[in-house]
Amino acid sequence: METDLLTRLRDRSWRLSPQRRVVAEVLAGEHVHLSAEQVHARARERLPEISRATVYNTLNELVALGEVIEIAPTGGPRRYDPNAHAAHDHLVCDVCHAIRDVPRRGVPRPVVADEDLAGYRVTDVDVVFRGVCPDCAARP
Amino acid sequence: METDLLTRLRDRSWRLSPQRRVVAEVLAGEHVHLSAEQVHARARERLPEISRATVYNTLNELVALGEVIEIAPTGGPRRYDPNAHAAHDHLVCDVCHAIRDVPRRGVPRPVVADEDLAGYRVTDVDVVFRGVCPDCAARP
DNA sequence: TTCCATGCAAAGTGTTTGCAATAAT
DNA sequence: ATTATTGCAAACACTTTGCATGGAA
Repeated sequence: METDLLTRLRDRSWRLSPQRRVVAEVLAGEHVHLSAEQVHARARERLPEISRATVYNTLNELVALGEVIEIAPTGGPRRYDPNAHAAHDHLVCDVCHAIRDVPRRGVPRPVVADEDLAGYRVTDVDVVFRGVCPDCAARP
Repeated sequence: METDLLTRLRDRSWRLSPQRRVVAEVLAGEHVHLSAEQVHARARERLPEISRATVYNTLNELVALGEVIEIAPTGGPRRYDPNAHAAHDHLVCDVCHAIRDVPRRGVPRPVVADEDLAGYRVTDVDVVFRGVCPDCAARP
């Protein structure tokens, strides 16, 4: 079992204010890919006085810590994914922009041929499967 | 040889105003991944009165036509890639955000296992290799 | 005429920042 | 006492939109 976001943060002795804890709690779970605004809205339900700036600051810190992944969709705001420690890809609905995590099974990662590297050193590969989710397929 | 952007557009009988032609010309080439602002700046060198709005409108039309690909980096403005007809991946520098095209050689595309599809119908796969470009590796 | 593309400026999103007040060490 | 975090509002970066003008079909 994976340790969850909040546990990981405590283990890193990250100073845990009420605001930060609430942001971390809002992000916990599977297939969670909220925008900053959505995080703010949900955090407010638990802690009405939390500010937008603090949400943005906190999200940026979590990303810097490597505990949350930032996703930049083609349109719309950035999304935040707490599933930072299990390598996975994303399934994105082109219609409603829903996002699902896809585990990386044994499938080999794509690789760049040496002749195409142009001197780059590659540290990571992002894979996004784009398509249509079942809900959007159902109502055309 | 690939037909270039401008030729493809003429073939589609896209109404070609001076503004649109200049935008298309600015985008022509290999490894071109300009932001809207950069397109505007370069278009202005040839056609000083072209407006930002027209550049944005034109870019959006080209994307809608499928003649240009839109790239959303994690930070910074969207980038526009005229290489829409040869399937390719991207090599992105995490430091300076330079982008290079990587041809898809015989390597198989990643696939989603049926059990992970969750009802999605997948139409496309985007692969981004993230890392550090030679220039940024040289000056740390 | 009728329609569409353009320029301009304003408005709209989404995100960051400066700063004083507050809380933690 | 010192340092870090917060809230607020303003600034900022990027993109879209409304509308009057002008050119093309």
